[in-house]
Amino acid sequence: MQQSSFTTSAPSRSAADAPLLDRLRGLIVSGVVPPGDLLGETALAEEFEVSRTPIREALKQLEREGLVEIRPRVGTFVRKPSQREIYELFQLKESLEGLAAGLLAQRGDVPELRSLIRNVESEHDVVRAGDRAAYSTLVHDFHHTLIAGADNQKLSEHYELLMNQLAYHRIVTQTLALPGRLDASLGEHQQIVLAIQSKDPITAELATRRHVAQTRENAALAAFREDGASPSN
Amino acid sequence: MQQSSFTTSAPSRSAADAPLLDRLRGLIVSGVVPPGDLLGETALAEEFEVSRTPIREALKQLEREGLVEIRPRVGTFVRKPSQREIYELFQLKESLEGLAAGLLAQRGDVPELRSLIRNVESEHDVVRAGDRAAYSTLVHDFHHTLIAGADNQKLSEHYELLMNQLAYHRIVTQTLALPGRLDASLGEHQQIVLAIQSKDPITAELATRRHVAQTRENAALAAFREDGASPSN
DNA sequence: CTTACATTCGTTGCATGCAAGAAAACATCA
DNA sequence: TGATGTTTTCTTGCATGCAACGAATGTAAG
Repeated sequence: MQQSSFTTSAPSRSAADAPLLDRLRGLIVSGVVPPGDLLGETALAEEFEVSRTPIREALKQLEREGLVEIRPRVGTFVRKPSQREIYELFQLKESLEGLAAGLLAQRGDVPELRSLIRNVESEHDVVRAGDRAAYSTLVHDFHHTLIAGADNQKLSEHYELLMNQLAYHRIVTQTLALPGRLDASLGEHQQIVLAIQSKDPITAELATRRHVAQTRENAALAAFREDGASPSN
Repeated sequence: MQQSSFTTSAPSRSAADAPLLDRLRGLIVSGVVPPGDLLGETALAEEFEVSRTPIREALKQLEREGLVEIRPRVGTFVRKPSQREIYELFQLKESLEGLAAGLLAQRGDVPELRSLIRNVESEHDVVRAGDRAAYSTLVHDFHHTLIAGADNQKLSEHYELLMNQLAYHRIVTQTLALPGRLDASLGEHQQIVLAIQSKDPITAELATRRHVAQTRENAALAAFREDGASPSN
């Protein structure tokens, strides 16, 4: 419950005029400010060199996004999703990505599909090289491209909301560290792309949902390892 | 682009301490304040007898929910979703309700299932009586119960966000007015409930998705009738 | 009549002040 | 020591003031 100062080095002159909300959200989803920490209006106001008013507005938005908890007259704290919430979010993720894959499979030859193909090729390379960190990045890109390929703005918005809530969890639990998971994940990605290329929406959707379900199960395993000590939360 | 006063009768003493955000949202989703209207901070502050600050915070939230558009230094206006957005929202709706039906079918005999069964029975009665208004209400309950039955809080939240954006559209286009739609809709509901009772998640999901897709197509038809004049938007 | 320009008006954006409440620190007493 | 009441401190919640910007209006020139 401490108050970390999160000043990396300079007086915060990185993304100068980036919307305040995005900068604050970035602090949370990047893990710079970990769950439990207090986000004091006054402190943030000084940090970002604005008054408390715009800070307040941003914090309220973050509350509605599920990233912080505002305890009235007490303070705003970075929130850590419960295991239950994470499970629920993964269920949603499965459904939304399945939808996206199906839609993309119906769209013919679009840039996003080509992007996916290239992405999987890169994944193949880094898996052979055993570079887990690089693969992690590519996985992130893969799923984002898949969503973008659905050509549905509302879907993208809901997906991002969802992934922001899972961000910290993703940072902490290294699901790809489980033995054999790298190769399995790659294979699943290949199946998904193949189905999309074949313009087979049903197979594409099913393959995607299976893949996400796999990820969910592995995440639960990894979380169990990590969390071991702390009860529920 | 006028500024409606939306004072029904008394000086607004209905839901006194209901959270400001909900009251404001209610004005929009209920259609009391139609799209295009200005929501002036000063006017709202007087109407709700608070200062501009909490009004501002609420309006910003509504913007993120897609219900209003804030034009900086100009004003906040009630937003009317484009046809494209409505289409996208229906795609999401289809996916989410399908997910809910599948999850509910896996849950065994829960209160929500019994509620659905009773609901469909009532629907059967009002359809025989030809009471379209009553059926419309029951349809609303049906879909909400279905979502609730999934026992997934996050799903419910996303679903509500989505439906709020469709609320005004739902008011305007009476999709059930199309000939034969009442009976067809009832039949689809019956199929859904039957699949859930049979603990068949796959059939339940598919039946639900078909049903929502039907609704979407009919909504498009109804909207085409209505909208006739105004170009795109 | 049309166009360009200046001015006024309306609206938000943000800073700040003050009060209310919660939590912590402290003192007091048994 | 332990428990209890009190004070102090820290935080937000809301009201308000003022500046800045956009739109609309009025005015004059061509």
